[in-house]
Amino acid sequence: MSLATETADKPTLYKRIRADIEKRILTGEWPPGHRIPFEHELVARYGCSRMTVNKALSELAQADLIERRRRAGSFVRRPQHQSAVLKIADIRAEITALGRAYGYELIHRKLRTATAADRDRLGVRKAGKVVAITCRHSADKVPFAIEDRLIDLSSVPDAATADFSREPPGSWLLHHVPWTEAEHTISAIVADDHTAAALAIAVGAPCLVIDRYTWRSARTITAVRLLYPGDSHRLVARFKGG
Amino acid sequence: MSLATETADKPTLYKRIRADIEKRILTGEWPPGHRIPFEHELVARYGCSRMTVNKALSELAQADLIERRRRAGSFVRRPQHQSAVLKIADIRAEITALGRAYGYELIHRKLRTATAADRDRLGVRKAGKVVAITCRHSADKVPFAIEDRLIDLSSVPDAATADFSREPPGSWLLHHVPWTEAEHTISAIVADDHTAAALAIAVGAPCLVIDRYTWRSARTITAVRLLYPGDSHRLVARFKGG
DNA sequence: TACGATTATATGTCTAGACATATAAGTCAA
DNA sequence: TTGACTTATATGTCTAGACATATAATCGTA
Repeated sequence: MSLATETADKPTLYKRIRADIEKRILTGEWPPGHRIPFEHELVARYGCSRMTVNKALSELAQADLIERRRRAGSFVRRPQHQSAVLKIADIRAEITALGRAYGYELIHRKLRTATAADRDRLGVRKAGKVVAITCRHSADKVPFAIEDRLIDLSSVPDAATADFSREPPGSWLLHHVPWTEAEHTISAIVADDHTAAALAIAVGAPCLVIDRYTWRSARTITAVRLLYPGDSHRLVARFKGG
Repeated sequence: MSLATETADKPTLYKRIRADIEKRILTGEWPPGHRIPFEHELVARYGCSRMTVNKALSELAQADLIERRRRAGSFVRRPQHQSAVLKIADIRAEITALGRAYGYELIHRKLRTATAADRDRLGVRKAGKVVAITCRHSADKVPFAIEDRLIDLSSVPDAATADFSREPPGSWLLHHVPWTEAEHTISAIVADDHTAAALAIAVGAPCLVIDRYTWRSARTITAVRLLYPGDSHRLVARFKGG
């Protein structure tokens, strides 16, 4: 006898409740600040138990679409200060996804005690061992990106013996180091002599720069700078309300 | 008599279960691909009902830390192909947050029937009215960014009469148009004569370019290109595992 | 009027069951 | 060996309750 059986219920009930509310928020019918019906009202409307509407509302709260306040009710949240999800694919995956042949070339690899510059770049105080790597990624034999990386061996001792002449350090780290946090800084530069030669572009051509600093629970793992020809590369970020 | 009462239970039970599992994944104790104990095993271990462990596991699945497969079990997921949350602050907020004086200047505003180029840029087929705006944002009187924007009036009719000589179109839209989806493309260029003059930089200097295309439920709202001096501006994206 | 105590209430969490459903694994025949 | 059928099982969803807890609203008092 519940409404659930009356309406088309291909998706599950809690999903339909969530979608219903989401739609009203997205269309602006329920603007930011608007109070969503109480759980017991939704229970009556959908003819289901409270746990079911609770699950729908909890997921909306987790997605930051609504805010739940005890005793007060649930409210539509103001659109989040512009934020976008930037998908930064593994370079190899990115290139093969474009249907192009991936090429990798190790240019330089050195194991050394961290210099002052290295420590600064990694954000560590005490001097330990590091690996410095420079390599080039290419698509169909055309230079695609130059990678300049520093790995902290006190965090990733295995990196000392890893063979980076075949496997890019990014892929290796992805498979050998569990979960991380990272911070990216994106900027633009013009190619100097050295960069231009490495990327096979003209001196003075624009380059997109991504500096990525990676750590796990307050422990530095790696710092990397990626240089892309600015006119050929595109970073795409998508965001969906909230 | 449940274990819940025996151990310190400051947070709630399902949160502790979730945290326990999350910790093992983050430390690498349970590597990607590892099968997490079945729900009924966790029920036995924590001495609670299945709904409680189900809630913990569901949230971990929503956070993409684990993958759940019917009949097979739940498995630790491989670190998500690099993804980062890019916070794109409103330019005014960004500048004032830096403790600098925000300046805004409308350079050009024109209401016109969409040209072929406009339609292409907005991704619409039929020709309607649009507003084209060029403006400049500055920090402490120094040019900070040039904004070149197109607003589709069939989606946002109010924009025809909005006063963009005082308020930047970005802020205006944020407050007048509900929830949106957007796609950003980030690239690098070198400044041509026109850009160099507008940003008060040298011709040939690097610029960071953000193209943002915004819509709501398949309806185009606005397309904007933001040009920043590449050496002074930094886009920061952070990501936390998954 | 302002402040402190009380109460009502919406959400937060949890239980002990139930049936649905996708699918890995085993079974058997061609 | 392969393919079709069956079965066991882990997750997915749902119910009808329960008590906990934060807090908005009310009421009483200084």
